[in-house]
Amino acid sequence: MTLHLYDTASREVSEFKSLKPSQVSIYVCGATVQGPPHIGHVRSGVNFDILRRWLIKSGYDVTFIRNVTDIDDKILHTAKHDEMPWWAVAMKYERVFTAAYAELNIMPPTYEPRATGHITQMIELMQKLIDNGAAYAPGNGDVYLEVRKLKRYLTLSRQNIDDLQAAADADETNKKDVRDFALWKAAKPGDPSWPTPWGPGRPGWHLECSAMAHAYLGEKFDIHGGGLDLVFPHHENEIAQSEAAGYGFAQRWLHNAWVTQSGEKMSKSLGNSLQVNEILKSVRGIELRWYLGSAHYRSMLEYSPAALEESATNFRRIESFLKRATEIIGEKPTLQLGKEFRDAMNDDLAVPTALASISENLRLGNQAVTDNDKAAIAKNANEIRGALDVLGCDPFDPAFVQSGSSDLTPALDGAIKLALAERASARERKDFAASDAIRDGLADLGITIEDTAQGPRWSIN
RNA sequence: GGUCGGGUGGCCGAGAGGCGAGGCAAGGGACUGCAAAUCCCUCUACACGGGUUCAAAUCCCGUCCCGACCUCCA
Repeated sequence: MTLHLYDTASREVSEFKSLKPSQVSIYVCGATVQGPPHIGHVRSGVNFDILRRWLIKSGYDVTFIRNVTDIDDKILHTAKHDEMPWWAVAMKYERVFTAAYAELNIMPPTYEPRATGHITQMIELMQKLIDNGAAYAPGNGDVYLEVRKLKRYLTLSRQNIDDLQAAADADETNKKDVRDFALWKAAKPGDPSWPTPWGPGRPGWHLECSAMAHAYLGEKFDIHGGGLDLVFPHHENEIAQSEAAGYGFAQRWLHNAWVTQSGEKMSKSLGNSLQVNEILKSVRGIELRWYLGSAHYRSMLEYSPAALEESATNFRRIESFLKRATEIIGEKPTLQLGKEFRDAMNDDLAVPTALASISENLRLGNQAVTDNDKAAIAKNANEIRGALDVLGCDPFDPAFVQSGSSDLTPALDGAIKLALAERASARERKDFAASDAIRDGLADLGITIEDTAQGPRWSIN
């Protein structure tokens, strides 16, 4: 089976064919850096990171662009409130986002352009749109796209333009039509601005993505991604601008669904308990990633602490098997993939189905450990590690290796082995009170002992 | 008002005309001195009412409920 992906525009899953052989270009709308990320933001990051890793694994050379929107109303509002320069606010939260992405092992984009670094490209695009009659500058410093002149509009969301509700704050005096949207916004006193032929101002939201996608990926590219809420207006308007400029733009649209809480979309009003930093106090980054990646990217993921904990438990079982297999085989598993896993991933990234294949590998692998069948242990461990690698959850990935512990491990191992030797001799003379005291003592220190066919092994909780 | 998703076992979550996804929890069993870990077994669900069909969780009609978007949200 070849890779098939959903396309929001056609509402169908279809075979993926890249524009250029063995190369894929992807543009994903990144964050507006106005505050720290919650787990919904990073779910989008994880979903598209899995897509990227799967494309790479499938042999593609992937160019992955994710922008940073570093100028917008909310950033300006926060700047005013916190008495900081707007650019300091943007940089502060951009760094928090970058750190969160890193904690979750989300690969850095090939290029990560900032909106304010591409004003030149935006002005060029606006000039083009004005020259060909698609956009107009009413003279007050604003620039609008004239949506009634478009050959086609609202093809992603399949809405009728006359059914749209006009914005509550629509400034009808400058727009030819209330549905026209701003490419550029005239400067307001005290706000940052950049000079243009139509007056000083700042970018409208939609313009930046069209300009940056064009700058880094050219007139047409393979995949455009983002959150479901961006379909309208953001992506519709990107399409409108880009097609009006004569660009082919995105060949396929992918949108990830929400993390919800109590059935509702996560938002700032629900508080900050779901910020990535808060969640990472209770689980590791690799476990949060496993949880966020485990649901299908187009399905809502209903968050609850219990669901997160359950998912983490499941991951630890898998991780524990891999470590044990490594001890028995004497080397780390290699990266292999089973057919069922491949087929699931090729079917529009059916991660939940792919996870079922990992569970089967785990069961067979554990059986093999009982039977001491090293070939079967290796096969299943290899396939599990290969699958985890695609999902960005390989426990052997240096991104997840915790610093500080490695230096002490040999010394600790030696000390625990001494205690285990005492326990073994106590057990031999049937002095179970003594042997259990050793085990309980270690348990109090957070060290769990398991008796296996290959002898006792220890792990830190 | 318009557009679009959903409702699946105790819980989480796939599937989309026939063949019990998977996980977590729970109960039973095997192994163990006892545990832990592991394996085996059990728990046969698809909002409601009609319809189509040899066959419906899946398709159609209707109803109820939940949610998203409708001009700067991942």
